[in-house]
This record gives sequence, C-alpha cells and structure tokens, in this order.
Amino acid sequence: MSVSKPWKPPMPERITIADAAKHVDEVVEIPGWLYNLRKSGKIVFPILRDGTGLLQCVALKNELPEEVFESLKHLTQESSLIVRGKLRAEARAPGGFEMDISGVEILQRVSEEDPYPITPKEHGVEFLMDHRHLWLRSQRQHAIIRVRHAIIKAVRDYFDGHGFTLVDTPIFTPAACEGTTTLFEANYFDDEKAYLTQSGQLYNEANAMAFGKVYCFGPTFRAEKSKTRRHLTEFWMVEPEMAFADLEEIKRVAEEMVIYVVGRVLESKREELKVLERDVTKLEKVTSPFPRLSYDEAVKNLQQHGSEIQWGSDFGGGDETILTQQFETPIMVDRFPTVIKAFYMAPDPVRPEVALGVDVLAPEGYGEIIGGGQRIHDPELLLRRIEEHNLPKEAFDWYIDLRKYGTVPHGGFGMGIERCVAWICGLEHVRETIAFPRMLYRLRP
RNA sequence: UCCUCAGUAGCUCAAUGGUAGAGCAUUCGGCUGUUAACCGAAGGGUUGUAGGUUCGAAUCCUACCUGAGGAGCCA
Repeated sequence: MSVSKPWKPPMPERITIADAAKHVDEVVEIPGWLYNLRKSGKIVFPILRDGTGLLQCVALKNELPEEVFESLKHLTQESSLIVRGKLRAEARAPGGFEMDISGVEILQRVSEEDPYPITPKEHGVEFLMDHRHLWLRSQRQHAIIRVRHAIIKAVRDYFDGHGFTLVDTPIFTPAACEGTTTLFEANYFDDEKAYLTQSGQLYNEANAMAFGKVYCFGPTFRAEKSKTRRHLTEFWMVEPEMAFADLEEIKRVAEEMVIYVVGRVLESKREELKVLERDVTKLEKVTSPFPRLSYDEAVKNLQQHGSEIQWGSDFGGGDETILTQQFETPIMVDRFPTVIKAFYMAPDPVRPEVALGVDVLAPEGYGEIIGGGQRIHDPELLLRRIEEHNLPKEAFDWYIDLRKYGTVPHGGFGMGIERCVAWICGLEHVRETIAFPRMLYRLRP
C-alpha cells in the first residue's frame, strides 16, 4: 500500500539575469529592482534590474490573480522584488529574453511620496553627483565600473605573469615624497603628523631591492587645488618598480602593459564599450610600437604647431593635446629637463641637463596616463640632490641606505587608473571612473 | 588661488523690463506587445541668498553662496 505525499510545486531555481540564456523554457525566480515599467491596459511590462543586466517581463491581467496584477501595475521605480516565471526567447524584448510572470514577491515598494529621484530622462552633473550612490545603478555607470574592473584585473594579470611580486606600500607616510605642499595631513597620535601617500614609489624602491621586480596598487592622495576633468584628490595608481632596469626597459614594459590592458578590455568588455558608444576602432589601433619622442623633439614639434612652449618648461594644458592628436596610439616622451623633475630622477650620463624619465600620453586628448623613469642609484648624487631640493636628510636615511647596500640601476613608473579608464571608455571626465570620486569641493556622498 | 559661464516646479529646460510655462516624474482615468510607450486630467513655484535701480525685475546693477569648465600643478 503506498502513501501518496501531498503535491508541492517545485521551488524554481534562483538565477541572475546574466544567466537567463541558460534557462530558456524553465521556470525560475530572479530577485532585483524595478528599472522601469510600461503598461497598456491589461498588460504590463516590468523591466527588472539585478546588477547583472536588464530583463523585460510580461504580466497579463487575465493570467494572474487580481492583486498580483494590480500590485505590479502600480509598482514604483527601484522597488525591490522577486519575480517568478518562465523564461522565453523573445526578439521584441531588449536583450532577447523575456519572462512570463507567474508570481511576484515585493520586498519593498518605493513610496510615491518620495519617488526614486533619477528618472529615465536626462539629468545634470550636479544632481547626478549629489545622487552618486543611486546613479551607480544606471547602465552607463555599470559599463564604466565593469571596464575599470577589467582594466585593474588585466594590470594585475600582466605583472603577475611577468615575474613581479605585489608588495603594497603604506598609505600613512611620515614625510613628503617630493615636497609638502600637495599632501593631506593627518594627526598620528600625540603630536606627530602623518601624511597620506601621494606615491608608493620610494617604498617601492626598497621593495625592488628586496624582491627584484615589484608593483604596488593602491589609492594615492593629492591635496592640489586642481579643478579639471582630469583630476581627483583620491585616485588609484599602479606602480611597478624593477631592479636592474634602465630607461629603455621601463619604456618597453610600459608599452607592453598598456597594449595588454587595452587588448584585454577589447576582448572581454565589448558590450560595455558599446553602451558607452566608444569608437573601438580607435582602441584597436593601440599596437606596438608607440611613437617615441625626446623632450627636445616634442618641444620643436609643439613650436612648429604654434605652442608658446620654451625648452626648460613643462607641457601646458594644450600642449599634450597638440602632440597626441598627431598619433593614433599613445606616445612616449622621454628625457625631460632635469630641473623640472623630482629629486630622485636619474640624469642622462651623457647629457645631465636631461633626466631619464618618460611620460606616456594617451591619444584623443587624454594626455598623461603614465609617468616614470630611472632613479638615481649613485649615493653621492642622491645626497647632493636631497640637499639641492632642501629636503630633510634624516627623513631619507632609509632611502639613502638603498644606495649604500648594493645599489643597482633601477626604475619604474606609475599609471593613474582613473585616467586610463577615462581614456579607454572615452569619457569626458574622470569623475565617472570611480564609484565615489573625491574632488576639490566634493567629498559627499 | 585666479579667470570664464551658470543657478526658474522633484528633474531637464523655456520665458531677453510688463499676468512664471513646457516635457519628464508623481496621482487619477483610458489602452493586451510596450521599447526613455502613448492619450486625457490634476497637484506642484519666496525664479540660489541679501541689497539696489525702476511705476513694474526671473530678466539690469552690487555683494555673497553653490555648481560647472579652464589656468597654474599634476597621474
């Protein structure tokens, strides 16, 4: 004699929208938020957002209990809910899949008294920045942040795959790297001052002498009152440093890494670049070799193109644009005047008035994304430079030690992640390249 | 820090010295395939703040506040 068990409907599998294609013709449940709702009498089209994508759903009045249909019909933007139903391939739906809703669980209905502020229409920069915590839910911001993720992953994969060890450097530092004017100050217990790092480089050099090839990747802080589309006060920088490397090797690595990163983004983030309306043919041209100019040649070139620049000064705002517009790939400019570079920059042995430094300038007007070069490894010269720059020698004792105990030629570079993201995504401003940008006059949200 | 521009409904904007308006959003009504859906209706305003000019100011003037773009500086 058999006992019949009471029939229970099988619990539908919970999936994400990104996996919808694998579950066509299955009944599933998807938790998410209401992105938008279109309705037409007895049929409503809720569009669900779950962080992995968008899914159009369909609910018919005749096929659902009255209260379920009514609750959907009056649901407000960004209300949180779980939808259940059968997935179907549907050419008319954006994304190509659609769910026939059979059940809905509303987790929270956003009140119409205080509706979601970011509507599907256009908004201004100030409003969006004030609502950055909500703005991140939009398609465009998803695309940018995902490309950023891909860039960071590619950068790490590049260095991890080329014998570099990740050795992160401190955020709190006791003294300035290159001067004290640009640093954020913090109280470090009792009466001591600490500063937020503006570069991991000096510590990177110690790490390179310990491990050979290292990189650090973390946030850096600059208290400069720069108010332009290229500046944040808090930004992320990846900085490789290599023992036994000369300027040519540093340039080779910088070029190879940039090409690798762009390639990886093109390979894995086509959809996101499409959302951003990025002209990918411009990125596809980022191949070896990058044009190499000396500072001397760059100055001559700029003067021919009408710039006021004189030998001995740094590039002005328009200068980088004039230079990069002439090429389709990033360009490398090296051997800047020693006087405009940091104290640790190695002079060219045959021409000490120029330094063995290099900048990589991105095309399309994006400008400097990488700065680096060979560091001074001669102890006498380093001491002299510290004096010339009026830096407190005691603060650099440990740095000078690196030249006393087995000094070797070495160098590296730093790449600003946000500028790199802005370039690859084709953005107007770096403020969209990080979830919560910190800028002059903007600390919130 | 300096220069330029801008602040009008929740949002995006119009109104160029003479009665503050539209689209979106919200609410109500209509519509069974919508694609930033559409159609009809309703509510929604100390025109950034303070002062001044004028019969009359969103509009002209002054100061301040807020924001945006840029310069210098930088990745």
